[in-house]
This record gives sequence, C-alpha cells and structure tokens, in this order.
Amino acid sequence: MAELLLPWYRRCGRHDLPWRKTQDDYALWLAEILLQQTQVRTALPYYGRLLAHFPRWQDLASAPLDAVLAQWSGLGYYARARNAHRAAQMVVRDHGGRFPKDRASAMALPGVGRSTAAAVLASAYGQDEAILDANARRVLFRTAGLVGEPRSAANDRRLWQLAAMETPRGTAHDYNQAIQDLGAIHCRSRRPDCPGCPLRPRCRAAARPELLNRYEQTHRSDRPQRYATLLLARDAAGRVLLHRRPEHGIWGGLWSLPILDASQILTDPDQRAQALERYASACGLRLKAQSLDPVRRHLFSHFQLEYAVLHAQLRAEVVADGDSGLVCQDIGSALGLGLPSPIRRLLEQLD
DNA sequence: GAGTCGTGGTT
DNA sequence: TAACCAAGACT
Repeated sequence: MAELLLPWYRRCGRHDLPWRKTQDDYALWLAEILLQQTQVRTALPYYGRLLAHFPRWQDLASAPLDAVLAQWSGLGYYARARNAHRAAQMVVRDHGGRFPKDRASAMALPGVGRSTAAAVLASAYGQDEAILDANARRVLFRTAGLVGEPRSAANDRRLWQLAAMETPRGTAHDYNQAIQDLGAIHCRSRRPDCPGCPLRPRCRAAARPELLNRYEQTHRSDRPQRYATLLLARDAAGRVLLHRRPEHGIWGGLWSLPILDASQILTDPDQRAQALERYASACGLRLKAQSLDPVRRHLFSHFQLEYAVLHAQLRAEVVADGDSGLVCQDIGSALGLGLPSPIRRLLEQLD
C-alpha cells in the first residue's frame, strides 16, 4: 500500500496544512489533540489561535485553565482542553519539556491514546509508528474487504495488525499523512471516489461494490430528549450572571447561564416565580422574573436539549467569588470567557 | 462493551 | 427537517 500511496501523496496530498510545515513536538501534539473527532476545517482556526496564545509547552502549562478554556470555547469535547493543560504540565515537569519518546510514556499523558501517541511519535521523531484513526480505519477496512462493525473488538485487533503491517519503515510519518488524506479525498465515508483512487488495484471493496456499503458505524441509539430552563439575569448596568459548570460532565469547567430547572421548561409563570425565588434565596440574590424566551434546541452527541431562557432583573451586587462559581460580568468581558457555543450565541445577540 | 463527551458541515 | 458523523479518549 505504501508504494501506491506515497507517490499519490506527494502529488495530491494536503501539504498546505499548517501542522505539516513544522517539526515542533508541541505543535504536532497540539494538532493531534485538536483533530480528535474534529474535522480539519473546524480545527484550523483553533490551531492558529492556541499556538499564538500558548506557543510552547511552558506557556500552556503555566496558563490558568480558564485561559485555555477561553481559547477552546466553541470547539467542543472540553475534556481535551483540561487533559491538554495537565499533559503540558506533566511534559514540563517529568519529561524535560519534550514530548516523551516512547509509546508507554506518551500514552500515560492524559488525552493521548494509542493512535494520538503514534501520530506524534512518527511526525515529531520519525518513529515507525502506525496510526489507526477514522481515516486509516476506513481505508484498511475497505481495502482488506472486512465485514461487520469497524469498531468491534475483532475488527479492531485485525485493523491494528493491518496498520502495523502496511506502515513502511523510515517513512511512517508520510505514510500516516497519506492514508489520512486518502480517507478525506477518495475513501470518504459516504460517496467514496474509487475511480481516481490510487489503491483501487489492491482494494477488495472497489472490486466488489457491495462491500463498499458495508462500512457502517455502530448504530447510534436514539438521542433521549431532555429539557431545561436557563436563567439570564442582568443587573441595572446590563451585566449578566454566569455560573461555572462542574469540572466533570457536559460543558465541564465552562461558564454558562445558571440552570433554573434541569429537567423541564417552566412554562407556568407561577412555577417560574417559585423556582426563581428558591434560586435567589439559595444564592443570596434578589431577582425579579421578566419574560420567557421561545423554546430553543441544542443537539449534543448523546442527547437533545430543549430549553427556554428566563430573563430576570438582578438587584443585588454579586461579588465574583470562586467558591460559589458565580460571576457577574458585562457582555464584552463575558464573551472573553470559556463559553459553550449556544451560550456564546445567546450573549452575542444581546450585544 | 457501553456510555460520556460538542460542534458544525453535509446529505 | 433529520440523520449522519469527523485526525478518539476515558470511565
């Protein structure tokens, strides 16, 4: 496969991607983290922004987590940001400020699994390490003519064996990039472009089109529906009340609107007033209910949220204190925090 | 093995 | 509109 892939890669590969122009272990690691479950187009602006704010291991390691989350805001899978922050601290403290050079030490870093470790070891240090990301998985699954679920334990073992077998000595880095580009350009998940594919001569699925359609991800069970009522409280100066999410769980560590009710949309005005009263007294605030926005919808990877925003007038001064996880900030400052995407959009509309 | 964890683009 | 899913890791 390498003999077919590498000439094609030199001719048709995506050589303009910024992480292909560096040999810096930090930049290459950062790119791999950003690209986990994330399309190249989406990750690109975040890569530039994060490198500008945190150019080296030391800069990321010594930054406050809040500053890292602020730059990660909108990209999703925020555990990656927390793990990356911790990993940078481990690299500085335990590995002399260099990405570790052996697979076991690399995989001991939070957020670095086998494929990410392999990708960095190959690209930064030229090691003969095979990757198995979604692209390599799909390409190998098809060329080998496998059937069944690509993520089953049996296929997983087989695919890692194939990946190791096909990865050439000495040029693993180029080969890894090549198979990813092939997956993005020709061997796409849907509507694969076989006619122009350099692997067509040795691809079992291309020879037997009924196999092409065998590539199906594990069936995702239906997203359960959840409901919530969020609180948008503003004081006389227009500052907005924000609440820091707990470290674990959805939107972990990000700043969001306080949740007035985590299980339902409070359509009844009396219920709203009651819930607001309870919340105000629990937090030591004075709040007066105003209007309820129309219902909005947000899709997560594993559930669907329908929520409404209750506007309220905030009377008392809120002092920023870390313990309560509450702050009151003007819109401009709030937009500089680590916010989930729908909350960011909401605040931008107020501005 | 299955569930958790986001978001935006494509079809 | 709704479904699909992308340079996965962790619990």
